Amino acid sequence: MPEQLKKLFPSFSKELIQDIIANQVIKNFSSGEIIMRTGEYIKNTVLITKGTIKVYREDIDGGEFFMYYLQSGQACALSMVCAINNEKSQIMAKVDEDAELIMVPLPLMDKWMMQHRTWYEFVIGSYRNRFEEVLEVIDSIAFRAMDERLEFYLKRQVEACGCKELKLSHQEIGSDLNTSREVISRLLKKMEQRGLVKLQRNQIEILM
Amino acid sequence: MPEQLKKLFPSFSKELIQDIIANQVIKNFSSGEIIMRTGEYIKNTVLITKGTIKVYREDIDGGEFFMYYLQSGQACALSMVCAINNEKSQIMAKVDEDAELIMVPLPLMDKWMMQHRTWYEFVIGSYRNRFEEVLEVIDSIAFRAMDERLEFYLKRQVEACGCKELKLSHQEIGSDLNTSREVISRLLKKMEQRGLVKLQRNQIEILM
DNA sequence: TTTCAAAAGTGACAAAAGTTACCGAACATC
DNA sequence: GATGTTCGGTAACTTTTGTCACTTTTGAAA
Repeated sequence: MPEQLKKLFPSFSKELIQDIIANQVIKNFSSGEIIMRTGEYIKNTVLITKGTIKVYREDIDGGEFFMYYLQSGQACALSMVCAINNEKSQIMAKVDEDAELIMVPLPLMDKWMMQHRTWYEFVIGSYRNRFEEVLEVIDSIAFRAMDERLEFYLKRQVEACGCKELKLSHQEIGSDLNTSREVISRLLKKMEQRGLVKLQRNQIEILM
Repeated sequence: MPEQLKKLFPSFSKELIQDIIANQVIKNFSSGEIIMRTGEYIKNTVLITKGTIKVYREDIDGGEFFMYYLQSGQACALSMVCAINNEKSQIMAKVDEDAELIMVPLPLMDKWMMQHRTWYEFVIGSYRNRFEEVLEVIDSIAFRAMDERLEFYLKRQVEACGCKELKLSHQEIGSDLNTSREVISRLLKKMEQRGLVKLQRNQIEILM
């Protein structure tokens, strides 16, 4: 167990890992489950040890907008900072691939900031990385048209799953980008004609 | 000076304020000046003591997208977190109303995180607030059409300047929202017809 | 094999946003 | 007061995106 944690979170000190193991609560979730809803109180900081999680921003009238993936070795940045003031979640998090999470209770998370330099650096680093990722998302929607946004989206999916065959329906992509299936179909067809992708049912092969 | 700081940053402890005063470098900027460019190295954490600053995300091909205001009593969240790892700036910051800034050198900023609980809480709080503001910006561009985005933009301007007469040209609004002047003129006219604003040259009176 | 549902293709149209081009009003300054 | 500049108004048009309606394809289950 300590070796496993050390592998996933190589920057953590021995003492921090011991503290985590002594206090951890591990939870398992399977694909499709929602682990955090918009407006819910955050009671834990979440470390991901297995699987992938998709993080969304939700609209009042039902829209979902995909922001970023969380993967093993990462943490939910928002849960770390909101945690301190007992804030409500501003995001919705859905399990993509079956996931295993370490739940760190708030007061501990706060205490460790002062006790463990490596935890402090991890938290600050997570926050910065996430902020930067969100800024890139802003770029894509503020400066780019739907065709480029789709390309950006597909590239991130490839990065996240580590493979070039994406198991995604046009409908799913449409809701992630907050547009309609028809628009995605149209744009994907054009991309296929340009030789950038190969389309099959429920699968998109990325040739870029 | 200590009283002034105490007023602007009421949460800061006496010791922290003393530390700030002992180490501060104050800089003044006038309207229109750019205090930070995209890609520049961040060497200081910035506290705002006077004036207002507009923070932008920049596009490769020259576009600017307005994200949020920084005002007296606030700090540049990104400069605080990027600072630690000697990162490049991801944003561009332009002075709106003449500003006075306290520049805190990086190493100090980092040291204070451990020494001063009130500094630690201020930094984390700034970061959370800014993240939440950016999420709202994402909402507006991901879920809303230009007319609603314009309303959202105007409301934030009113909040920032504290008055209902905005000194803004249509051109300026257009570039802040990364659209054209014509589109803004068109939408503002419609808003005027609905009785939401009153238009004059270089001024928009908000009636909402 | 038949049946059904989900996924994808597509044409036609509507609405929103971007572009071009030109005009006139307001303001500064010489 | 003449002149030039910035700002704003607006019509006409194009492109992009969203929507509707309907069909075909594909895979899974009965």
